[in-house]
Amino acid sequence: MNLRDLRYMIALAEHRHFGRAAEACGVSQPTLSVQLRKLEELLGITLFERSSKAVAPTSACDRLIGHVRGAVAEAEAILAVARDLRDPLAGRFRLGIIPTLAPYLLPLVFAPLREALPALEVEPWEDQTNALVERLRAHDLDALLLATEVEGVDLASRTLFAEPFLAALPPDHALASRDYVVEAELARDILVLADGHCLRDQALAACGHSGALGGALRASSLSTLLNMVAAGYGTTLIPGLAAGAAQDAGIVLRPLAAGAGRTVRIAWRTRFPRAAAVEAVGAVIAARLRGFAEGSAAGMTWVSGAGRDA
Amino acid sequence: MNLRDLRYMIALAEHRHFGRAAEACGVSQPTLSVQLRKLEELLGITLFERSSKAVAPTSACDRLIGHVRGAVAEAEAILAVARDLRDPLAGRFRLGIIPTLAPYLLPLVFAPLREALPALEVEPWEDQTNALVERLRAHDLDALLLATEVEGVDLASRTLFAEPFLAALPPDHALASRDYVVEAELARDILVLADGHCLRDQALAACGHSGALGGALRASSLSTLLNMVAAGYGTTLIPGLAAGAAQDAGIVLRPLAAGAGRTVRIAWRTRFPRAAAVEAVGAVIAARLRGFAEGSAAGMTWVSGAGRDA
DNA sequence: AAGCAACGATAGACGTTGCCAATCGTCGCG
DNA sequence: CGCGACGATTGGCAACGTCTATCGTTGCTT
Repeated sequence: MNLRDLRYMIALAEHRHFGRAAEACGVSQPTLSVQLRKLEELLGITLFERSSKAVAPTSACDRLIGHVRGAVAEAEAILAVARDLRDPLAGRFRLGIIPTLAPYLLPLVFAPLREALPALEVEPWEDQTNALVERLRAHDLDALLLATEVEGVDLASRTLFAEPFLAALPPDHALASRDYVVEAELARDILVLADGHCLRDQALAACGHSGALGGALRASSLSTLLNMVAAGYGTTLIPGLAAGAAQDAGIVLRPLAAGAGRTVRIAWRTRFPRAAAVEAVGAVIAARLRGFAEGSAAGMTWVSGAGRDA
Repeated sequence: MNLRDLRYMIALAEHRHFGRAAEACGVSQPTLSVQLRKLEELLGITLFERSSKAVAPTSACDRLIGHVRGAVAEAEAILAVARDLRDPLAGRFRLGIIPTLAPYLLPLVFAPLREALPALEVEPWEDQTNALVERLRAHDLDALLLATEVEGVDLASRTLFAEPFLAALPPDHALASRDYVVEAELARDILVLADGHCLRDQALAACGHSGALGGALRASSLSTLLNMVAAGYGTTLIPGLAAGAAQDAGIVLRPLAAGAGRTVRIAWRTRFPRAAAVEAVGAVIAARLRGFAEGSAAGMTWVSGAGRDA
């Protein structure tokens, strides 16, 4: 059975005239005649009672026409929906973001994304790197914002911006009076996030820490970490975009001497068909962060500017 | 777009494997591969993300698959309904019957019809001959039970049985003492039905009446006519099948000398596709009436038997 | 009564489509 | 590095849909 034949059937039921129905379908009268006879043979029933005077649908035709219209309507719907889905810059876009980035980056880029890609419904999903990569591979997410490289030929990524780390100190800390802090100086009393956060490993690596922290507390979120530093429990490294939140918590921030930092990138499946959407989202984020990146080697731009010029 | 391609799409969405999906569809893997690519090109969107490891439906595919399943389901429904409609001896059968026949014939044939044609839903429609023929030509009815011939090459008919007329007399009427009544003797005080009833013309013709009845009353139904005769207003001719009702009304019935009567036939459109149903209905009715027809020339069978042996 | 017009059915030719078997290219694994 | 699994590609073939031209029937008109 063919959708075309069903359209012929509908046309004939409406026009009750082979010639005019054929014209409405854009085919010749013999074509419609032959195809309709085939359909009747396939179904094993007579759909139309032909006479020299008029063509009339049989009761069987009346019983079937509803389903026939339904099938054709669904086919039309498929085409219509497909037309809407054709734009890769439209529709849902599930974007995974790591927890140390999401609360500080999203407020910055939400408005620009809405403006540049109004048809794209960006749905953020916050989780740690490993979980995000897993969900990306499982097609549960369309792209990720990470601070690490991705592994495997099935995944690809593009750098969006470089984000320097800053030393986060209690106001009364010995290092708080310095203009710059050497990364290794933080190793003694550094506080870090729980396992699984990429920022934990990167912070430890930046300050040359062995990784064996003994009984040191591991914060479950950057927000917790900041409050602990503010309370004088120790120091930490925070990503530049969190500078605003840190300052609000009453923490002293200082640039790092060696310019330690991380690279934020957008990652996606190599075969993902909506590469254009990934590219567009990445471009918007990179453009939004370009101002922050200038002169960021020194880190001062981030300390004074991040989260303040929106 | 083709229903076949939509089935391929569903299979691939379910199996997530070209080879197995193709096997499920009964085609080779290249066939499914090519057809699916064509479908994607037609829709302008990628439906499946292929990798060496796995095949995954895209979000666009997820959005479309509902409509796709809907279209295929409607197609299946068409086939299923058509299968039920294939039997010409099943389904609605709209049967027009004239008012002087319906009340007396239907009770006789309803049970036999249900028994012989259990799947046929016979829907009686009572009206006068002209209206019935009009509705038959308009495809509002499937067949008619008439007492007249039908005209036109578009219609055909078959004789079912011969039905004699009987003289209906008030018990105290002068003719009531006779064994037989000569038709012409009724002309003097005959009562007839209203215009449009074929029985009216046939009764008048049988007794040689001119047709100009002056102020004579014209009954709107045979039942009314019988009550009028019973009340002594005059005489009439009734069809044999109404004998039971007439006797119940206290009317004296007498056979007619010349054996006047009418022929009941079933009529249908020449091109009507369910000729088998017409034939079957006609056969059941003819068989049921066969007993009544024997020896009906004299008319006595009908007087004593009609409506009594059911 | 004969010719004509309208209509659906039929026939033959042609281009397209769907299909299969065979093969290729890629990727992952031992 | 070879092998196996998998999807993509190719070439040939048969079936299908479509066209133009024509036929047969029917109803109307002259």
